[in-house]
Amino acid sequence: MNIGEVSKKAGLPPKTIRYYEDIGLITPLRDPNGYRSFRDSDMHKLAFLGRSRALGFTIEDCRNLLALWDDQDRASADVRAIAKEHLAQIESKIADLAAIRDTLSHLVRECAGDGRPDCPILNKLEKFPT
Amino acid sequence: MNIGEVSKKAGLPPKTIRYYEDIGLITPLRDPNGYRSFRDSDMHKLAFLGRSRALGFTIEDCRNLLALWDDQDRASADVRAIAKEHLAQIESKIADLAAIRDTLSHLVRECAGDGRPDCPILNKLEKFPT
DNA sequence: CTTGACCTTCCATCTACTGGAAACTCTATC
DNA sequence: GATAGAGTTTCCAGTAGATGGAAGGTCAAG
Repeated sequence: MNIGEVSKKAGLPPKTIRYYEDIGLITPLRDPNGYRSFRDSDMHKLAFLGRSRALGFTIEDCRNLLALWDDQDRASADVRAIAKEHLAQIESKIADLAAIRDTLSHLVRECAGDGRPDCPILNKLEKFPT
Repeated sequence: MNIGEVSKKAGLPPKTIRYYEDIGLITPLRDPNGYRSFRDSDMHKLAFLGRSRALGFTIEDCRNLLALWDDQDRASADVRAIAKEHLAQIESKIADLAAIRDTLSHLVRECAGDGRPDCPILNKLEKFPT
């Protein structure tokens, strides 16, 4: 399989696939003409990576998950630990964003949004402690 | 005021302050020895930037907000538009993250997390459509 | 034989900083 | 006056995770 076909099947841009090879996540074969030749196993890895990335795992997490996936003797505890840690980070990010959202929506509601210069948003940014 | 003092007062690392000068957000004066010399107005801009960044505005948003802040004839509608757009992005990001959180917490709950290799998390990453 | 789609590598760019090296300045102390 | 230490300067490189584009090789169709 050439990169274009894999790209369609895995749902990842060719650029991204080449990048994943660069950083050693996959190692496709090469045809005599220099084209990358992807095995089914490469395809599966890429699909796995796509899903992991879609869940927000970092590349390094993906690398570890991929290694665990390959390892028939893995302990599910190891996988779970990565996911749990990631989940905690997601939750903390959500909390941060929710706080920002609350502040912002309050300010947006307060601002007249007309032609006059008075603006509670700028006032807040100007005066309040961080 | 030297950079160290401003750094403390504005709550931004010196590196960040130099960076903000680099990209033209502030233009402090220079003392004869080459040291940056920050006026009160620079300080206020930096504090403003710190707060805007803390609310997650991009640097370009900050640049625009700063310009509006400086403009006595601004229309609050312009400020509000920036904030509203940003709010929409925050909300969409929260929604994305919440979906991820739901998926992940479900998987983490399902996974035994013991020494055995069976793992619903890996199964999901392996099989399911993105 | 040419056209166009596909593939290759390499280098640059993006966001918003951050780290570190080498060198200069200032202040305090001896 | 020497020196130590803190503060400052510039410059270069690196982070995450790609993405864009240029210059060129390859392949299949007509």
